[in-house]
Amino acid sequence: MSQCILRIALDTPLHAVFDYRWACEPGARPAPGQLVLVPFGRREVVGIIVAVLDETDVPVEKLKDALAVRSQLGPLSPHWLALAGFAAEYYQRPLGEVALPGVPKNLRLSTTVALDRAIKKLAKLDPGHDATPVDMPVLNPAQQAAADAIGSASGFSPILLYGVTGSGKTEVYLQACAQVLAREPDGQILILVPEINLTPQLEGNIRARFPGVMLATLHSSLSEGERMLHWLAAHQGQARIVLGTRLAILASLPRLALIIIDEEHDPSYKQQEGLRYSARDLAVWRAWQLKIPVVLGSATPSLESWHHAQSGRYRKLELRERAVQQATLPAVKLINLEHDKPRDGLTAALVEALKLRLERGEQSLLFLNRRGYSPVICCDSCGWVSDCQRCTAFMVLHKGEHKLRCHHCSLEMRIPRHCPTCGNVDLQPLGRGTQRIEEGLQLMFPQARILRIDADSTRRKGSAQEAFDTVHRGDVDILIGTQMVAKGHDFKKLTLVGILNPDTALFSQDYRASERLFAQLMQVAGRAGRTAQAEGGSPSEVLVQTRYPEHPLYGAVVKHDYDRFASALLAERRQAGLPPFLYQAMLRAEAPELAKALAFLQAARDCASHEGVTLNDPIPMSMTRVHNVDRAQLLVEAASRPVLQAFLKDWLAQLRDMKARIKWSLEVDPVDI
DNA sequence: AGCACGCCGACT
DNA sequence: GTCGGCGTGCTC
Repeated sequence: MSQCILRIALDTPLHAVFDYRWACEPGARPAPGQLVLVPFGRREVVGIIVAVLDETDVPVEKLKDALAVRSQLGPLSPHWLALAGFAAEYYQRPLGEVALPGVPKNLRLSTTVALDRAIKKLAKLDPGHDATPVDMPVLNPAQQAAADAIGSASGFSPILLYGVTGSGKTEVYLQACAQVLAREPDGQILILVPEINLTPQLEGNIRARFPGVMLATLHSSLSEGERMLHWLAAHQGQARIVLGTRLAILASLPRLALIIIDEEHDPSYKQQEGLRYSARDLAVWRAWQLKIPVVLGSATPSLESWHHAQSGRYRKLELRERAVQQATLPAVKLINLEHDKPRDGLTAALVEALKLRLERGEQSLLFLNRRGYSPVICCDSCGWVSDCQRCTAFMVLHKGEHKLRCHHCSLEMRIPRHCPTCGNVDLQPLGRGTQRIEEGLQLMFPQARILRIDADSTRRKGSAQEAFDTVHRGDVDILIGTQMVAKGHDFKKLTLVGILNPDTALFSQDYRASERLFAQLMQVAGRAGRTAQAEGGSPSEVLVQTRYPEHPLYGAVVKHDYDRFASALLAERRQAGLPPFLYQAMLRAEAPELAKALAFLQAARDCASHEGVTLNDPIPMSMTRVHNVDRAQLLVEAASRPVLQAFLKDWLAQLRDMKARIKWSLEVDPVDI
């Protein structure tokens, strides 16, 4: 028996791959991409073979034998390995840390019973190769043109599907899918959505449309058994359609023919901890690598995608009309808070509009992106405010639970009876959250059925779905909610949207805040008027309460004019030298003492040799302290992506060698600055 | 990241 | 006398 060397990626923060001996005949070597069980330190772990070699530089006394190759499972494809390799390099993380977490836990056990059982179960399932769609609705001309363009695209074709809310993008996806499934008998389609729980309809729509096709979902709330089965169905090519959240971009899809990213601008495509990847960017790379089309759908595209569409790198397809006949975009009106002084957070104009909806039996939605009763309480006589002991933040008043709670570290305390510093008993809630608005509404409209939907009201599993069902049944007159209510839902009887206090985002330090605000406003505004205006029904309206009605952002919202807004923002970004005209990375450090974090960043800055790269001064993060750790950051910028990449590679190797006893991390293409 | 070894403090 | 705190060292 001869032997070979298996080079294996393991899920460890160490920036290395590991070599193992494996006894096998030369003709029967394992393939790269296969999973393998190996001893690692004092435990056994599953890794991925990245290369099979004849020899290694690792000293013999260190080499161990691999324990078992998972040969019942076909290898991950070279394309998949290249994708993981690209992501690892681009985001400056070890390969194993990119490649392995996406593999179901059951596949990474030392035992193989779960795998064998899943393979057996899947073999019995009818793969269903009848891709004939049923009940295809007739598309309007713009939708049909878009569906045909996507369905007939070949080679690497990035397509921006720019369609107003309610323009029927989903139907375009489905009909494009039908074309691709028909044309490529084994082809697979990957559909990414921001949060699977917010689009329960989509899964149902796909299943109803393609009853003869296997659909697999991939998202974080699957059970381990389901995850195993679905991952395997994708890996073995049986699942022709895979619907998932950002983590699905790393699924094994050997016959991938089309990628669709719905709501491509959505921030949840960016992973915000661990490997901070952008599923949207990886999707485009994956499509480029496989020479297949990728569709980026949005009513408010990210500026990056918009820029690519303007420059011709992406093809732009437009849907300017709402799909449902006579469903028109809602009229957006700005209410000047200086002239119409609000009572209980609501202006007279908004109260009138609510009254009208109540009289007509129509639904209203109030949007306020701030949960709790009030964001802070304060003492009138000495100026004490409810600071969190552990964070640079206020403790939020949650009146129903008689608690103050920090939304960043979850610290809770009972509401103090009197001021902790001066003893004054008159502590005032300052500002309004959803609970306080709800309370005011109940007093104002005692007969109305009012429902609040936010992270607090939907803590219990399944309660969010229940709440939305209540709205869909029509058992709610006024809905009040945070961004949870802004996405995806089609509320048939909704004719009024009130937006309560969007102004804070206008003057944020983060230059992306206005882009996000615009997207959010368009999205929540799009909840209204999605169905044909019923006879005698009110025209759909969106009322925005603002202190700055002259602000150009609101002007663009009123006109539903994303084009102009985006072009103006892009011009500003170009002038200011900001992304997408510049590439960034953020080095962050955290320590019990701010000075330690800053000192580390300064040392990192000093040891950098930078040509074509700008290293800014280390600064404390805007929310400096969270849960008793201070955080600071250092922004790195470059005009060229390859230059930045090359710099980061060297720099991070140096930083790792410093062996600083401090927690630090790097984010490439940071979103929160 | 795990996981073990190792060397000091307060409990049955 | 031991249980257990977390510093530090290693993983082919």
